[in-house]
Amino acid sequence: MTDPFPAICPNAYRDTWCGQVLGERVDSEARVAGWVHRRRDHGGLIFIDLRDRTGIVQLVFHPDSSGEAFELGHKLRAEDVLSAAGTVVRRSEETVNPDLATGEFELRVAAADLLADAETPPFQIEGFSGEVGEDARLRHRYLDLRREPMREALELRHRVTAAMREFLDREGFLDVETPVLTRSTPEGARDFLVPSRLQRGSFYALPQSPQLFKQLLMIAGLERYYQVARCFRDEDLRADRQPDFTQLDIEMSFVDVDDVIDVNERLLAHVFESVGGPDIEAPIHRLSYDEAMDRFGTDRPDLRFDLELVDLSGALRETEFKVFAGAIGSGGAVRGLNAGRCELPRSELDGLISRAQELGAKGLVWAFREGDGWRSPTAKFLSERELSELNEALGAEEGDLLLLVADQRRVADAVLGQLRVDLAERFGLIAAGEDRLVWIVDWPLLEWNSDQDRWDPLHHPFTAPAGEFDPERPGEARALAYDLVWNGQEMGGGSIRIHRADVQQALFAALGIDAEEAEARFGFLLEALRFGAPPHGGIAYGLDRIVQRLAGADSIRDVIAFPKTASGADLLTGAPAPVEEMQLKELGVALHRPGRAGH
RNA sequence: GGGGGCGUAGCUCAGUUGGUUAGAGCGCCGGCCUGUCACGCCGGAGGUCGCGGGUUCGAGUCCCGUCGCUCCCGCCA
Repeated sequence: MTDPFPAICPNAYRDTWCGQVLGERVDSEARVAGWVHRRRDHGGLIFIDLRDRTGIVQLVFHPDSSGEAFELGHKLRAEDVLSAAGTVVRRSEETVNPDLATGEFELRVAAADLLADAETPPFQIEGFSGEVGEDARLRHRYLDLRREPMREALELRHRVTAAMREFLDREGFLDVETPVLTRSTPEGARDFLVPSRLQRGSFYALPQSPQLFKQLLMIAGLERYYQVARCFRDEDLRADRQPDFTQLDIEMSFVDVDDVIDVNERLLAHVFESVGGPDIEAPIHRLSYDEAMDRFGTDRPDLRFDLELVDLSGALRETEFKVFAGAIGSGGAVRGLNAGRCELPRSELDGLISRAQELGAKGLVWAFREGDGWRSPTAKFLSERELSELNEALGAEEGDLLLLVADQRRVADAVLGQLRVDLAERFGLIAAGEDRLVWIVDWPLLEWNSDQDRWDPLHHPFTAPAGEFDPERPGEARALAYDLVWNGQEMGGGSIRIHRADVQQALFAALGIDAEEAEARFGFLLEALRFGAPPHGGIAYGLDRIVQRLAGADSIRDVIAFPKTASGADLLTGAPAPVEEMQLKELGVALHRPGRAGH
């Protein structure tokens, strides 16, 4: 825990923290420094709330005891920077402010020094109803960060990383920095590129993660590595995605899946205990990928509520309803969800259909159980026997809302998996303060990419297969991979890595990367693997997301000191910004100006 | 790349069916005020209704375009 009152190094500015003016200091002299939080000027008596990182203290300017400072007191304005010296006094009983930590005391000012005056802030730092727009906050982030909730978020973030470092240090992990200017490995996300001046026409890439470097550190024999690493991905932003973000990156040698999970459960328990997160009941529940998909339609299920998915293809195997028969006949499935007893107006049902279509479904069948059948536009296309079997399969009781999607299995799963979450929020099924963590394990190693007509890794191409990899049956291979999912949000993921060059080469081949291309792109890794690589594996956490969740914030922007907007702009500095022609010339980069192509 | 929401004073917002001089709270400025603590009272200043175009006798309001912020889909191995 961060000491709220670190040693202050007394000097001409101050010898006491604002939040610290407490009982034992009564009748003694104190000097504080900070920002004018609020002023209450009564003419003949002036109260100033002075704020520093530790809190607020009331200064009293009195015409008899404050001397020249009394005149200064009249001139003080919000956010002026002030150093004030005087006597700590206990307030009379009727003037105590119970809402203020220092509210039983105040500083009777004898002398004060205006260190800097402040322009009127563009928004009030604190103490008015209503939320300031985020763009105004970001444009003047240094003012926004003066607000208590923001300061607390950054303090929490610090405590989280401090607890992580404390645990990992104790367990023998070495903090090693890896390069930020590195090599593009064009798999996965789009890279941020940095042109090289010394080698014109060549580019560095900013790392999407330190993945290959941490593997090289294991090959180097470092055994246990961690890093609080900045990572970069040039993709569109979301409430939980920034183009530069922070991972807690961990790697260990001579370990299997259970070893990595064990150390991580102890890490999480330590961090949560240190900062006041949820209690970790080790072992954290594990779900196989297949079971997660079957029951929740997603590889990151939110386990705080039920609403499990059901496969209805069996009940509909002989149906004559074309929508269902067509999906089943072409290798797809009919999947369903019992949303429970509820009354939804037609407009909301239509909204569910739109949402399903947005998520990729061709349509959505809704129904309310009524007697042995359904009240639904679709009921007339289904036989009595089918309706009864569907009700049975869905566990439907009178009045329950049933949602069905017929499509390729992965589409139906994705749609219902998301509707499940939407409905839980809509119906308030998530108990406040509840937390559910789960490891998703036994992942497929590869998935078929029908657009590109090839196999893609589900995690990354360095993930170790469980057992021998059979190139003849790539779709059946399982991965030694694990994701940590917290309330439906992916918080981290990792795997045991391939540590043999021949296996790595076989995997590249299965991914359609031939030996020549593999050598060109990953030759340094293959070569390193040939020099004796220990079995190794690790994990990476999304630090911003973890802190967001612990802070109860709506967006990771609220736990990042200087975040970017949804269009990737930094409103404070104005990045990204045009650069001088000269800079581009030095880099050998030609700027393509839209509309002037060819000139 | 696509869809939704928002854009009016420094901040948060209201603004009716298109109708006279665009409002409120907070903040700001001036005055008064010796126990306040979101101090109080009196007075005042402050507007390119995001920007551009259009419809109309008349546009904050309707239409088209555009920019910004935001949420979602795609994307994010």
